[in-house]
Amino acid sequence: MKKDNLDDRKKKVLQAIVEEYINTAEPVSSGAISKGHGLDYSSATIRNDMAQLENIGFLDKPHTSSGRVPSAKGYRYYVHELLKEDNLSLEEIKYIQKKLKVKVNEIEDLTKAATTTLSEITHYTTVAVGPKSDKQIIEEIKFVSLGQRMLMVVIVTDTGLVKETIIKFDEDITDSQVDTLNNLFNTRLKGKPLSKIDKPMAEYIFSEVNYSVGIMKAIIEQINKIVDEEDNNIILEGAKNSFDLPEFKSMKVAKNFVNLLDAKDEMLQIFNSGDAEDINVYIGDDDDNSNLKDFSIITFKHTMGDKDLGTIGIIGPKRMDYAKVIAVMKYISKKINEDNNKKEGM
Amino acid sequence: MKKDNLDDRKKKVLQAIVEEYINTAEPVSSGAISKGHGLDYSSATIRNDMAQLENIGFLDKPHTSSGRVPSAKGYRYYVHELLKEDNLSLEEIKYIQKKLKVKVNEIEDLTKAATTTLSEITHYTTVAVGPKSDKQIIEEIKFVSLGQRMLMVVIVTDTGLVKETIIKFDEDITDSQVDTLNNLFNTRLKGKPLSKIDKPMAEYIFSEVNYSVGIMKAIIEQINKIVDEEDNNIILEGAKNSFDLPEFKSMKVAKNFVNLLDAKDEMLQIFNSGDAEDINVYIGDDDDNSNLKDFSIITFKHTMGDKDLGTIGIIGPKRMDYAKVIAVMKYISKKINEDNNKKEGM
DNA sequence: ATTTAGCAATCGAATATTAAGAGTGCTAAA
DNA sequence: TTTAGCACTCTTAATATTCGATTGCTAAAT
Repeated sequence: MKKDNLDDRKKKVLQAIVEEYINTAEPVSSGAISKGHGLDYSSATIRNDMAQLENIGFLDKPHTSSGRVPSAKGYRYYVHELLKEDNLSLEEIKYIQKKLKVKVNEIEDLTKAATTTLSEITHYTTVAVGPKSDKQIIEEIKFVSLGQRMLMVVIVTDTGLVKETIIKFDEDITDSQVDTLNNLFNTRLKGKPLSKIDKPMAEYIFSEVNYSVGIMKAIIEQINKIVDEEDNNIILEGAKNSFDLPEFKSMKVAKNFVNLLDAKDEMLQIFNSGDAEDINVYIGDDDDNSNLKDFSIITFKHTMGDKDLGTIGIIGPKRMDYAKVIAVMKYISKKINEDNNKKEGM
Repeated sequence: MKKDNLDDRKKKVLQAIVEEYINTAEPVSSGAISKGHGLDYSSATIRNDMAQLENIGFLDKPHTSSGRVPSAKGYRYYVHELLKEDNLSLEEIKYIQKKLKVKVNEIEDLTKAATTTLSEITHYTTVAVGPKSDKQIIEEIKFVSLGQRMLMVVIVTDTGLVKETIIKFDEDITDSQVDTLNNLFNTRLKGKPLSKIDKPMAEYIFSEVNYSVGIMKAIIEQINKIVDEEDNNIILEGAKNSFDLPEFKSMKVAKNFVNLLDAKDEMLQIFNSGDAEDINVYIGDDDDNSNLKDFSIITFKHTMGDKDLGTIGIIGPKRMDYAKVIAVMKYISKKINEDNNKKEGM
């Protein structure tokens, strides 16, 4: 494609505009970037470049006589081709290290700590979603009786996830029944992905015993609920920070934002689609009509060895401080994965 | 107090103004309520009453030449003295009944269902908080080992609460140690309030055995975390609905709202302070500077017999449809408590 | 004594007018 | 290829003007 052949100065101009706009949230004029940002030309020269950058769709003009604003395409080019890595300050590094030094009992603890820290440092809203249930291998299923008519089911997976739920019955359940449940479910499901615990599988397991319909139904229902919840669980952090951004002065944007946070499906889809081993950047489409159009999302996968432990991400305005966010993410990502692998090696 | 001696017409005028304002969100003029709302006077007469109602602080004037708006004091008088109960429609009753017919395994299930339903019917944001830990009696503490170095603690309370957490150790823990833990904690804590599980108590218990410091510390930490989480747990439902309200056009109000939702302490304080056996209404103070000032909160306690199962409430603009909200709450409250008592009787 | 009609006065909100200024695009010169 | 110069565009802010809703008060009516 022609448009990718930006000459050196045009690249600098685009970069300067994006960075200036990230800082000020105001349209950028030719004069504002004719000096500085590694440029030293007259505003007329810059103007020419800007016109061409607009032609090929990297810039937009809010109105005929005001400065330029990066288009979604412009942001994408900036992120993928022009972004120069930011360095974290020593304080930031110290802070992250401190916050991540949590005692990890469940994988959620670490995820939570990372999410909170990310939000605190960037001041954007952060989100974490767990690994999909088909990526998690069951290590153990344990039925524990809590009194005659109450049972707790605990499922432990290879990702360190421990999920449990309570089941109540209208009739008594005996210790030997509990033992049988433990045997049955473990032999059938250990080593299988979590998503395999579905209704058909449970019915199949129950076909081998003849418990009352009430008991079976209650167990199947609750176990399915675990899997379901696991696939739809989203952790949100620092949503209120976003309301300080200038773009939130527009009620439309604010509303899109709360709608976005509420649209779990849309969110899950984005969060589950990124590459592992990399920072993924989604930039809202200018002429999209979804809730996403005003926002960008940056995510990374959190892994242990080659196991997917879920995705952590950030939601902010398209005018986001990409350099900073990506730098923080890279650092946190590295740190987490280091910790995980140390732990694994023990 | 003099001001409480409103003559009949003034009461009607105040009521009409509040109701009109609830509907329209616009200042109410004398003309708008001179006919209807059980009134039939000239606007001049109403005007006189309005002036007096303003004098005694029940009404405010946004500016000299526009209609009146209820003050916080006016709302309070309206709610406590003038409110006429609303009736639910048959559909609403049917809907609530359907939604509350959930299988309750944990008390949270019912609370969640009630909270969601309340939000769906009123379109306001709803909140639920559990009973404080000092109101919950421990029925059982159970340690369950999940592999050599992982333990799960389950605490069951008289409110139907089942809380659990995972503890990981750096060293092995034996079956007999687990048995001892079970005995020790149960004999010491069964029948005691949940809040009694604090650091001193745990340390006292541990003084009777000599487990490694690592094990003891891990257990104490995690158990305390359960209690702590229980006291700070807030369920939020339908927050995004609020963004459709006209008052949210003001960015200041919107920001106060997200801040309020984030200020868990402030929230918990209000939610934990209401009377049992009643619907409690808090109306934000006009000249308060807290996040609350633009909002009202209506709560009720959710009980089983005389046990407090927590508080469910609604947060909305001061211009809230009190009649509707209170009617729905009363119905849901009655329904829940019926169900609970039926269950208890079984 | 209460209520109401009538009316001047007030003030906000909407609309129009103007002025100022920021920024562009283009042309012609450097 | 770059730049100075300048006319043109369009936004924003400031100012003025109009319009109408609503009030408060007074004097008349009930």
